[in-house]
Amino acid sequence: MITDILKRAPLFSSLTDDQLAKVAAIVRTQELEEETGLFVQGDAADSFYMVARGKVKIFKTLRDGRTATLRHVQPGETFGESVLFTDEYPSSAETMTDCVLIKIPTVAFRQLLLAEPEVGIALIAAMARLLVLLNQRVEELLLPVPARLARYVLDLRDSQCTMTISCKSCSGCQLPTSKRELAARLGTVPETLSRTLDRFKRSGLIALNGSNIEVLDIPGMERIAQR
Amino acid sequence: MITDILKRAPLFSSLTDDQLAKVAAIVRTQELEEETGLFVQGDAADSFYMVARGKVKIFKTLRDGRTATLRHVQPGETFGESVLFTDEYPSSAETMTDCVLIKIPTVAFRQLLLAEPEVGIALIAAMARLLVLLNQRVEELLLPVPARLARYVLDLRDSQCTMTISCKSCSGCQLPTSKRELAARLGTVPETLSRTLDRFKRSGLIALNGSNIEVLDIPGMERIAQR
DNA sequence: CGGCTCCTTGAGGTTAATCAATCCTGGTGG
DNA sequence: CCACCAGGATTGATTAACCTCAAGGAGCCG
Repeated sequence: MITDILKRAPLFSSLTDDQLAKVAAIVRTQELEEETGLFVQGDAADSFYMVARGKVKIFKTLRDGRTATLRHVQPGETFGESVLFTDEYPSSAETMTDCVLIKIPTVAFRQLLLAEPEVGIALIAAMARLLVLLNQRVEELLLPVPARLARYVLDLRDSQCTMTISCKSCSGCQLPTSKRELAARLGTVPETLSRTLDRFKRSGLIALNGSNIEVLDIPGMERIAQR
Repeated sequence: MITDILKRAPLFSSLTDDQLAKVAAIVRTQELEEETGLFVQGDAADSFYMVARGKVKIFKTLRDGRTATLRHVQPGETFGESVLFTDEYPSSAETMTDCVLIKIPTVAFRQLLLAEPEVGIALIAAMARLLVLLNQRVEELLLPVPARLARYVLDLRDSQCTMTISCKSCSGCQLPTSKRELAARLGTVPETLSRTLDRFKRSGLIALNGSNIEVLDIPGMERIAQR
């Protein structure tokens, strides 16, 4: 049932069944495989999205071809809301894994906003969260790479630990797909990421095998996370 | 008249007189002098603001005392909307000049949102603009300092030229208050800013005296603005 | 004419990007 | 089963950007 999927998103979780049904009536689900482009910066925009399953990367392509990752969108989150009152996407999006997405057309959603103020309020709340998150991102980029990595790992740990109840062996967190992606997300290059992870490992801050990372010294990591 | 002031904000400019009156009924104006703290990160939040006159700085204080400027808020813009559904400010705010601010209590505004869906829609549009702007900010921080400065100056030129009709001598743009502030806004230090401005000047890209800057070679600046 | 603050200039050090090579690892075909 | 290959990940050496620290100006108000 689509409404069940919608309900998992903070954006929609506060809505009544009736309101959810109205949302469900205008959306369309989409299954996409890994590395599929959704839109590129400048494309005409007629929809925004929610991630039901998988992970999506939001990024900008700089003139010189390099790419700046703005955000990794997790299941339950939405992206592209900023085109609700614009006509083109300000950045590009691509799936990082196989995905199930909910596509929400802007025209129909705008009408819904007029009819159902609560939907608008939920959207405002969701956008407010995103603003806070982006503010953090700006702040982070002013920190040196080790601090950015430490923050990322600690956040990862938080989000994955609250999910699983087993917080006693709160050990394993999965790093994103490839380390190249992680480096991009942190605003650095794979070489530097590799060296920094190595330094952490040799300082006994973390244990690492493959893409599974375990934080051994939380206070130590927190210290590094603040410059 | 307060409604006249409100109307100057993109957030409110699309509203009917009736709706504006309802907004006006819940706000309060505030006059503040230069360098007045409005709130600090973590403060309990009960209002957001619009700048009627002056300039406000939004920033985060890092643990080590340094400060990361997130945004300079111009007249007509709002800030702090993200606390509408939160209870504490995620960053700090301080006036950069003498200011007239409109203070909008969150509780009353939330009620207004329910009664007047159009107000919510206007807010969503305003937040969407802000999201795009913050995305740009993240992108910018991945660029070297000269590119960030070039972008800043070009943007400044745009915004100030569209204001004044006199675009034939589109020369002078005023840099913000102090160069220290500008350096913070660009995510660098005054020394580097000084040197970079000097380099631009010696390359014939700009002319500079005091805080008045003139762009001499627009294509040249645009080239630098992309890496 | 001091004393202030702000800006600029210079020298040195640190961080992290770049370039180039090597090392894994998993998949493939012999 | 094993040699081989391709891609990503690591490591090393070099370079460039930018921060830091320290020392001059330049204006500004007493």
